[in-house]
Amino acid sequence: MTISARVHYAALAMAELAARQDDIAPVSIREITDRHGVPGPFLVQILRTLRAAGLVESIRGSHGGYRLAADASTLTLLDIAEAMGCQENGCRTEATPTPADEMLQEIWREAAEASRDVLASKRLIDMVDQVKHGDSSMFYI
Amino acid sequence: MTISARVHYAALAMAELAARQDDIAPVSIREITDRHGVPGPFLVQILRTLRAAGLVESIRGSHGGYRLAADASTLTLLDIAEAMGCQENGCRTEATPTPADEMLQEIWREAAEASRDVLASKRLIDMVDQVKHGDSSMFYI
DNA sequence: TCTATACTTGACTATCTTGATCATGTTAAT
DNA sequence: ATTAACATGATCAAGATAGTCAAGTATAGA
Repeated sequence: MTISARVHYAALAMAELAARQDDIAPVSIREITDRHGVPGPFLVQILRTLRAAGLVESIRGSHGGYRLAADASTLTLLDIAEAMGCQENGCRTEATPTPADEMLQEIWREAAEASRDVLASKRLIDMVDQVKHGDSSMFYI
Repeated sequence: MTISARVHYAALAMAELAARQDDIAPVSIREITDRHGVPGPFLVQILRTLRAAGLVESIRGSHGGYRLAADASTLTLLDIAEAMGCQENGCRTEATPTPADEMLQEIWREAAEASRDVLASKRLIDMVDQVKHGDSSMFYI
């Protein structure tokens, strides 16, 4: 579970979409780049990935934009991280692993699982609530 | 806590040294590469790093080799991972983080901490015992 | 002292991943 | 028709990762 800028940006974008889940109009890329400092063309790529993973849906044309594909109460940071292709960081499996190799692999797996558990416990909706209550200027400038 | 091949190899080498902690003769690079499939010149580089971190000491000259610098009961996988420069995978801090940024950073930190805790709980000596009892042919061909 | 063994050091290379950017095409509202 | 906005594919620079190479230094033993 390596957290790259990609994942961080993806989480920000998803949080923004979650905060405006009940709006009629979808959220445009421009709006997201304005509020969070995500580079525009890069965000396009990220949203494409999220869309391919089925986490968001896009509305094309004028007044188009993005919208969550599922309810924010069912989505977690783990879903986002996995959608962005975060790989389990057990290192490459060898052709003929020794017992010591296998024991270590098991430990790396266990460590990765611990991270995953943390991310799986963070629901998108809770994050949005937390930020909104801490500072409501967050999502609406 | 991204686990690279470097860290995996480092852990194998440290386990080998731990298993032979009470031997009179130090362990040579050649012996480690023979037993585990670590590429020789690469292992040199890894041991250099472990030495710089103070985890092993080297004996030069004929019949030279490497030896643990501390007791295997005090060393954990976390010590090894950190010695090999595993970086905390909270992604780069931004100049002016928003509240949402900060909340996410805190979560990434929490996830990384969970991995660290797992690695910190794995003592080198326990790993050696485990492998030895499971299959004693491990460390001595 | 000579020699073989083994560590020391520093430089070097290929490949992959990450973090982007750009140009061009397509869709839909007005 | 025009315009706002997404869609797609190509491209690119920088850094990390995995691994190699060559030349030097130290020590044991004959």
